[in-house]
Amino acid sequence: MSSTQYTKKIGLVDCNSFYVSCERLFNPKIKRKPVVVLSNNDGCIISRSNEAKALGIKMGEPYFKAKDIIIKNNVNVFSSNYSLYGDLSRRVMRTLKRFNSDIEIYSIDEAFMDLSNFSDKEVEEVGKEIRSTVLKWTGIPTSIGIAKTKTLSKVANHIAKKTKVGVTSLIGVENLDPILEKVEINDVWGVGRQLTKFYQKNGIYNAKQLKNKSNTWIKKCSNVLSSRTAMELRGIPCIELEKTTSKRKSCVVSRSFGKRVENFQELKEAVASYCLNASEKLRSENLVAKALTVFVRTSPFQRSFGYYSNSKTIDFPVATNNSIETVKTAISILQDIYKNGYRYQKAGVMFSGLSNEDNKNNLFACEKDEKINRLMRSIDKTNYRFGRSTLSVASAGIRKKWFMKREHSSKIDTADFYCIPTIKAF
DNA sequence: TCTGGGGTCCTAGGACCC
DNA sequence: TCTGGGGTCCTAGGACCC
Repeated sequence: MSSTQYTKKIGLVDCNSFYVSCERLFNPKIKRKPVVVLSNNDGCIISRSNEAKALGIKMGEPYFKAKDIIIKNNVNVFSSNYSLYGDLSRRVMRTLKRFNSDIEIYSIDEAFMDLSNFSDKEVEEVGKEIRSTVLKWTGIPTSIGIAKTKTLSKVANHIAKKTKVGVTSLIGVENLDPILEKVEINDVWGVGRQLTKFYQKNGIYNAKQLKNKSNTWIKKCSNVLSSRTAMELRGIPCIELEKTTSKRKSCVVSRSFGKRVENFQELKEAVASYCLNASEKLRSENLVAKALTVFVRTSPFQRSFGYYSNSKTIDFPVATNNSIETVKTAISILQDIYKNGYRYQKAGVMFSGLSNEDNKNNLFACEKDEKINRLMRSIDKTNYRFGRSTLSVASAGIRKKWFMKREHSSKIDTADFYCIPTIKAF
């Protein structure tokens, strides 16, 4: 069998410690140093450099709990800067598309690629080329795993992360059992905390054991998703590559507050501005929403002050993305669910039942709607040019005492002229 | 004092109908 | 008066992902 083989191949490209890598790009001093990036509100650690991992700092750990290690070891700390990460992500994805336009952007730092059009023999080399091109063009280091199914490409990627070349192909490997045996069950894609507990109770501790379990048992005792995972471990593709970006089905904006909020007025400001934010998102994607949910809650970690969490959904008479209407509705919901005497920690809004703005079937459309639409568009344009909340509604407040904490921001903005690095001649 | 945000999908259970 | 079965649709909540 020397003929060239073209079996189905899926590549998973994953950026290494993505947020940390983004910060390093603009700050070479922190290369090879321990670095962490914090979540919104400087709450948790959500990205770690290898050096930080080696210190025992855990993913998702609350910042204040890791502070001792961080200070003792001079770990560099950054608040998250999502516009920077989003921008660099787009650059990485654009680069990947040069190799194959059939990619599925799976998250901000990950993409699946259909590599079936490369032969089995050459695919690993292609992976290396992709990796070095992304590194050269964007400065972001990646790991690439290649295999017959998405789930196996995740496994391959896992292995690639630990190698120096950063590329691992499982294509052409006859027996995967020795490899799968070393993959702990909780590291399998699609197996979370609950399933791990369940599998372990049934004597399944690694990917090989899951692979060898009968489908009927898995389907009966768990669900179809789990049986798909097992099939994929056997090399049978069950989870398709989603090449076309499908329209989203919901849109959420929620934040924890920088300080606990107690009075209605401040809560109202927060909800109004989240609602403005989300409405703008809808308009930018030409979507309208059928329903709006507002939720508030106190901290689940500090129940000594009493715990309260509530939400309510209201349907719009006609699907909309008009900020004036959505904010009015949001505030009326908030009035319903707000309870005096609690220290609120978080609030949010969610739009659901989204559909395309153009085919909104509105028998009652009239000139007034047209006017409002035009007004919204010009608000969006102004805010795009001069910064968010240049134009806003009064209920969103001006001072925003509740606004989130960001004490370690690198303040890098790839769209900001003043952030361009200066080169000094000696 | 301090514990993220934004998604998707599945399932169980209730309401309703014939 | 009591007794069925089966179908659809919706919703809330849970599990998972990054």
